[in-house]
Parts: sequence; structure tokens; C-alpha cells
Amino acid sequence: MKLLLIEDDAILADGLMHTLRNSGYKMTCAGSGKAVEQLLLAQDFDLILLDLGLPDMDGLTLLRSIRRRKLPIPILILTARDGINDRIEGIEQGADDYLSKPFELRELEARIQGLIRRCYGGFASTIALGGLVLDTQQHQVLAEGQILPLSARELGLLEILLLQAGKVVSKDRLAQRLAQDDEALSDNAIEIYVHRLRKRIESCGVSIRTVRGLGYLIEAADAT
Amino acid sequence: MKLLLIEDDAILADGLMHTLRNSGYKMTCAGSGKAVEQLLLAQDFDLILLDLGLPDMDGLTLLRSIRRRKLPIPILILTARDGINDRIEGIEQGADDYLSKPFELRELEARIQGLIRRCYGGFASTIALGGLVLDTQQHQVLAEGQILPLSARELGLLEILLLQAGKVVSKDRLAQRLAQDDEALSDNAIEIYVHRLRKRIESCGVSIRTVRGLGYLIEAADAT
DNA sequence: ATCAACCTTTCAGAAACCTTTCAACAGCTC
DNA sequence: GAGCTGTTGAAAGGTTTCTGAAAGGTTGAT
Repeated sequence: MKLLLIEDDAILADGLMHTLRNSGYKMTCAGSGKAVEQLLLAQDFDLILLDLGLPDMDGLTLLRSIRRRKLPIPILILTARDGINDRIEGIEQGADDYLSKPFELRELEARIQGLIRRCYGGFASTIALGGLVLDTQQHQVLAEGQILPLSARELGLLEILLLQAGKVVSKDRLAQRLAQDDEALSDNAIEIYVHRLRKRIESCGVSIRTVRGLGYLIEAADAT
Repeated sequence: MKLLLIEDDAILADGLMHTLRNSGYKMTCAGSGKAVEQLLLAQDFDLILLDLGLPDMDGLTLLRSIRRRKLPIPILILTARDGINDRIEGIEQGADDYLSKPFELRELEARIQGLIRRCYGGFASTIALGGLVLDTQQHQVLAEGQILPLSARELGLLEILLLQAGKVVSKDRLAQRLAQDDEALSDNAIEIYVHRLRKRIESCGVSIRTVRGLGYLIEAADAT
């Protein structure tokens, strides 16, 4: 799960990065509007944490510009201002949730979890499909109660697909998201992992369908 | 259990370090705000002891700056001031407990224990898993009533794992938390201790599972 | 038929982890 | 101090698992 933190207070940023990383999120931080632009062009994120109360960056403008791109990324606003107006404005501009400073870490994590759930996976902190249950917190997949042994890449792939269950995910996108650092994987590598994953989950009532020319999508297995 | 003592009176600091070390805590001391910053960036602590009554350091500011980073570390305030206002202010700023000087050493230890319990271990002062019982006060582990003979490192490792029973703890984190002073242990060292610990506890209905690429987790042994 | 997209198998190299061995060291006893 | 005992972690080598390139087969569209 890849989060982008937009925060220009280095100290707070540092603490949040540290904590959230410990909770199992892949974290990236941007301290300026330009950095945000670049990162959004170059990478995909699952969620954006945006601090509005920044002295040298207009958060709302940034928010609008993110939304203008029609990126389907949930955005969680952090702000020192707690005026209702700001709140409303933020939400009108496309924020998905709102948290006023000072906030409890625990609450932040809860909101993040909540957003992920709402945007990607129904209402549980797990996403279920067929006989599979992905636990987005523990980063493991259960098949009928048993932990499904998956390698890091396989798990990553399954996570991405499940988060968009029923929707097509392009090969490029997968290659992008699975990469550890910068370089994307080759198309062939994706094919290999799709293949391996199919073998692992074939008995779980879930299947990965190929949509020629577009990508893959995961769905409950048809009684075909 | 790793404590950070923030205290600039060298004599008092020294005495506390000594006493608490004797009680089985790993102690680190910082005498200035800068030192605190650096230590918090570099290491993880389980608890912070912060002396507010410092002549050349504003403790409350420090407290606020620690809390601003949203680090989930319990903080115990020590202070010469006993005004109720200070107390309230301290707690509002994010302290988890409060102790006025002069205090009994015994009381300090009790408070530390209490905080640790509240923050990490539910309500008991022992943590049980399978046939093991960790006594967080006595710093010993019982296996079916018998004291399990463990070296310091082995005990430290087991303690960290048990405090997070069922969750994966990364090797880095273990390396970090086990270190006495500053340098983290090598990965190999962790592997060695996991190995040794496994041998010691294998007959206790508890097992340490390897989660490739992520770390280790301790759990009640499967009836496989 | 032809071509691009996709599937599948194989395999070597890499990475992560396990295990043993051993030297350095600390604490203890006599 | 000398000798003993237990602890610690570096070193080295072994094992397992993961990873993705390569190569060839299959499928579907035109």
C-alpha cells in the first residue's frame, strides 16, 4: 500500500513517515508542489495525505490540481485550521476525509484504514473475493482460514488486483506498482507472476481474467 | 525495554541511569534538545522519561516537538514544579503520566511499569503464549512454571516478539531494539539469536515463524 | 495465414535465511 | 591472577526460495 505524504514541516513529516512505515505502508514524502507534480506523474499511489496548513504552499490549490487530473486516489486532508468552512471547502474540492491537528496517531491510522476500505474494499479491513481474504493490515492472504504462502511479488500483485477487483489493471500499471524502487518490471515478468499467482489461487474460487490488449482483472470464478 | 532519559542534571541522570539499568532496562540519556532530536531519528525507544524542571532546556517545548512527530512513544514527565497547572499543561501536551520531584525511586519504577503495561501489554504484567509466560516486571520467562534460562540477548529478543505476538517484527527493528547503545546489530546476529531462541523454546508450544522478506513473528505452535 | 499478445517452462543467478564454528570477552571462583 | 564458564557476534558455508530473462508454444484478431 503506497502512500504519498505532502507535508513541508520536516519534523512532522519525519515522524509520520517513520510511524506509517512501521505500520507496513510504503511511504513517499513531498515537500513542495513541484515535487508532488513530478511524483504523481512518475508513480501511482493508493492514498494521499495532504497537509493543508502549510505556510509556503497552497494546499487547496494543490488539492484542486490533483483532482483536476481525475486521478482516482483518495485524499486525506490534515490541517491545523479547524474552521468548519475549511472543512467544507476541502471536501467540496475533492478530499475524501478530513483530520484536524492536533490529532492522535491512532486516529490517523484508523482514518487511513477507513479510507482504504471505503475506496477499495467495501467495509471490512479485509477484502474478500471468492474464497480469498486479503488482510490489508497484516499483509497476508487467507484461503479458507489458512495463510496462503505467497512470495513478496505474488502478494504485491494480488493486492493490486484485489484492490481493483472487477476492474482491468494494465500490465504497465502492474509493472509500475510492483517495482521496488524506480525501474518497472518487464512485461514478461508480469506474465510470469500472473501465471504463478493463477496456479496458487486456482482452487480458491477466484480467477484472473486476461483482457487482451488491456490487462488483467480479478474476479470470483465463474461457474462456467 | 529501551528507555530514553531526558535530563540535563548530570548527577541525577547518572543515578537514574544506574538504577534503571539495574532493573533491567536499556537506558540512553540525552542532555540537550539536539541530542534528543538525533536519538529519536536514529533509534526506537519504548518509553521516554522527560525532566521538565530543567534550567537550560524548555521541557514543554521538547514535549510538544516529540508529540508533533506523532511518534507513538509513551512519555513520563518528571518535574520539580508541582503546580497543578503544569501538570495539566503537561498532560495536555501529550504526556502519558506525571511524577513530581522529589519522588521515590520505587514509585518511578512503578509508574514506568504501569505505563508499559498500559501501552503495550493489555493489563496484566505478564504475557502468556503457548506454554510460555513472560513476566515483564521480573524480566524472566517461565516455561511450565520453571524459569527458562536465557541469556540477555535471547530474553530481549523474546520480549520484543512477545510484546507483538502474532505480528511480524522486522529484522531491522529487532536489530535496532536489541542494541545496547547506538549501533544496531547485524542481520546475521539476529539470525543467530532467532536460531538459539528457537532451540530453547521449541518444546514450549510456541514457535517463531519466518516471514520471508518481512521478519519474524511469534505464535502458539500449530498442531500441524 | 500472419502477427501480436499472451502463456508456460526452464534455468541460472540472486537474495534471504539457517547453521556451525570460533575468537574475543566478561564474570566468576579459587 | 589463572583458570573456568557462559555470552556474544563475526565469518563462512550451506540451504531454500525468489526472481526474471530466455525461448518456444498457444491463442485470437484481421
